[in-house]
Amino acid sequence: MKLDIFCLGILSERNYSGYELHKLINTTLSHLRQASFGALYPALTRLQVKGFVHGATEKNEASKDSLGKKNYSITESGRIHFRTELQKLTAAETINSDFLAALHFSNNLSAADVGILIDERLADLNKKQRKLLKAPISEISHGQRMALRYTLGQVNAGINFLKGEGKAIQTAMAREN
Amino acid sequence: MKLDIFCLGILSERNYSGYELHKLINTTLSHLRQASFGALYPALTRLQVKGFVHGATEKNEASKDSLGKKNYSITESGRIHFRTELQKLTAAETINSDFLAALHFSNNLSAADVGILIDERLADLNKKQRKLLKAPISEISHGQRMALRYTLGQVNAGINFLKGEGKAIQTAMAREN
DNA sequence: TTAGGCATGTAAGGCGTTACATGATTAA
DNA sequence: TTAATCATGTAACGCCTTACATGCCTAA
Repeated sequence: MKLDIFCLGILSERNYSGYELHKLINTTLSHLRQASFGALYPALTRLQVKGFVHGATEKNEASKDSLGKKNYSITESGRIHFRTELQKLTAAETINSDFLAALHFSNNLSAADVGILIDERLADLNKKQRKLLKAPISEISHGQRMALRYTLGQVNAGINFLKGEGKAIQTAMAREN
Repeated sequence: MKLDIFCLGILSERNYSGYELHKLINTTLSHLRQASFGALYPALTRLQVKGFVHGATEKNEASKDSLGKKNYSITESGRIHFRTELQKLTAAETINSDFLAALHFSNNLSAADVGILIDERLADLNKKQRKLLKAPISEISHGQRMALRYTLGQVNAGINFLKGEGKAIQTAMAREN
């Protein structure tokens, strides 16, 4: 999902500043996508220019030089646009996994390097698992819970594989080296 | 993994033309990444300019106008470059799932639309599952098998979720609509 | 007083997609 | 002969990252 549309979706629930959006996306919603400031701020500006959001600058008399916090709120045309774009989405996915590609070509890597890679992945998956388990399941919508639990299933499967069958393959790999 | 490096990895095993690479990547290796012609051909040209591959044009006297098939082979400096780049890869992953984003915001969607989305995803996962199960497990390297089986684990987890817990959430969603 | 979090933005460049453009070969 | 597959490439554009640039506020 394009960042513009993603922001619109978040703003359809409540108002945020750019900075707050960045934090929300890269923590609570990091199982859906990430966003850098360099992508986020221009996206919000574009949305405002198109009339999909309204950006209210908190005018501080003290600091007129400073840029000042902007509170973004979605407009009616923004809501309509979001729903239209949402309906265009398909179930298709694009894959680009460094981890899997590195494994695929791991005959060019030492057993130690492969071990580090897998350990890093496991650490990352465990961290994600903890984050997902901490989420307030009862306070979110069915759809949000579904996305979250789907992701948790993926994370669990990854951990189980790397600790089970994956570990066995890794051992076989190291033996033949 | 950048397409340039990915191609180098494939070419480290045997020679391919651009067209053959495209086919290989988008079928056999589609669990790792995809590649369009518009990305692939310029990538191969760059690799050749940098001296990482050698592109041998099959010179047909009959058709000198035609572009002609090019057989790419990796050079020694290409192999070295590939190994160097491979070691730089980390276990980190970037997520951008239309499917999960659509679910997350699905309170803006009709129950029917959500149903279609999930059915499409299930169909896609089943297709992937069949493809992965058909792969010649005994003829590939440990690393390749590991990437393949990891992916299969993810696919299986997706199918199980959507048929089990996911189905239940979906039902609850439709009921409250 | 200084480190870290809050807050916004720009510029250059990377990496990719889609659409376009061309032509050869092969099997129904 | 016509459709599909083989075969290579370019051009415009989209979306993002990294790095840079600035400045405020607050707690140790």
